[in-house]
Amino acid sequence: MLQLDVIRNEKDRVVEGLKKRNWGPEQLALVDEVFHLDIQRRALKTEMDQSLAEQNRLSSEIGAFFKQGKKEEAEGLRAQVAALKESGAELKNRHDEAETAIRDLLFQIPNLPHASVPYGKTPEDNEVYRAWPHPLPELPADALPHWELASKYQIFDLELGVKLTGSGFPVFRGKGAKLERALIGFFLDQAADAGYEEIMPPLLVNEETARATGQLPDKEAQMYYVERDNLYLIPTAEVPVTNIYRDTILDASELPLKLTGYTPCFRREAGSYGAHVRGLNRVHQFDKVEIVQIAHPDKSYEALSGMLAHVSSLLDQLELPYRILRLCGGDMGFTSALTFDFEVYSAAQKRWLEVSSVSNFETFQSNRMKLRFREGKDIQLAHTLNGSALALARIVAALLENNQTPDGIVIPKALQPYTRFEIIR
RNA sequence: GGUGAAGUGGGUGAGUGGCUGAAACCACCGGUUUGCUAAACCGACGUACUCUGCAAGGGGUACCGCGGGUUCGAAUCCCGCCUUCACCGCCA
Repeated sequence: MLQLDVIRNEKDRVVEGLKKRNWGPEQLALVDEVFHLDIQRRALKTEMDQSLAEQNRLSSEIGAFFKQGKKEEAEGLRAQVAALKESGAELKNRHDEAETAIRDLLFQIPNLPHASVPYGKTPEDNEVYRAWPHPLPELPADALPHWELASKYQIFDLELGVKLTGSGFPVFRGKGAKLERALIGFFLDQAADAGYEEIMPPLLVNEETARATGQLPDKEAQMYYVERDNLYLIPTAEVPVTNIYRDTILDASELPLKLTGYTPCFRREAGSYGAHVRGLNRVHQFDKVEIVQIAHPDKSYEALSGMLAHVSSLLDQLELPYRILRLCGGDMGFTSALTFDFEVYSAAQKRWLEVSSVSNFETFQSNRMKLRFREGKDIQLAHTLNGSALALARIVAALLENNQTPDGIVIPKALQPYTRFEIIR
């Protein structure tokens, strides 16, 4: 969530930022509300503390009187303390109410977009940050979309997934399963080579963890929920991995912290069905390797570029055509300050598929999770970043479509050591 | 799932009602000494909120797993919860 003191000291900047997210006057009023509640709360805090200080002072006097055997004097002070206690409790109630109200409001305010974020409302307004510099691949007229290739070569089976679970749960088999595992291995090794520490986190997280990275309260419907144990299935490794450092004060010398993790990701994504979500285009369970960085605020955009370069290199090695988009204010996630999406061209469907989203959250997540670092005498919030490197299902979709030949589906060179086969026939 | 024990600062650990934000030791940091390193000695050494000050700083409040309660006063007493450890049961 936004830092309160930014609203306190730079309200205009906050309002400007939220306008970029297309906030109207009604929503912007929330900011004013926080601003005034904050003033109120601090006044109450001062009053409350003065009352408590007086109570403490009287209490120690009472103790002293008791020791001297002056019972009557002590009794007199006791009445005073009782009165103070009552008025103090009232102050505390009002203070706590204001505090809760501020918190509830802050949960509704998204992150401020970075200066470079373009204005805009829909995905059409996203800026093409880096276009594909070559002509897009063109397949013969009889080329098949990946879901047809899947049944032709027995790569994955969605109907079988329906039998076992429900729609949106693919069953990979044979070389399809191996391809999936090969990609995971390849992505993890690449991340390790780039200096990321590998993490295997839990796939279920508690409420606090889900709140810290911003899935709760605003995106509750996105996650599968295990009611009996009050746990959530992770929608991305970002959630458990970033939370490793919740409530932590790091030393500046430890930054940047680079972490990677492979996990299956679970997303309910209730909503549209149809051609756009056929095959692997959108599923409820998919595999993903995530990269996370915890960076010094002065270095976080440098870290972001590094992550863009890393993801680019993966796609280059897989020989897939891709482009990078800079998301506009209207399309950016609630918690992000700047997001780049990677889209791969899926040649049979003739459309771009999002395979990675790389974001800098600045202090938005770290403020929620109290992730800080110490530099000299100073303690401040760290910046958190993450990105997919990469999301598998759609990579597989593009790989199958783009690499289909009359002889079978050709595996890119970089992947062959992992698949241990060169072609799927 | 059952029974028992325990949860104090970065670590070990003292503290059973006021003099304790918390002894001591270790680690870390600053300094003295030193050819270098080590040792020794001295000093500093939690976090959050808040008030005050241009600042350096100073004041107040809260926090000893979490939440409630008793009391003028709680790390210390009472209740609930969580976690960890041990043993038993079950188990990939």
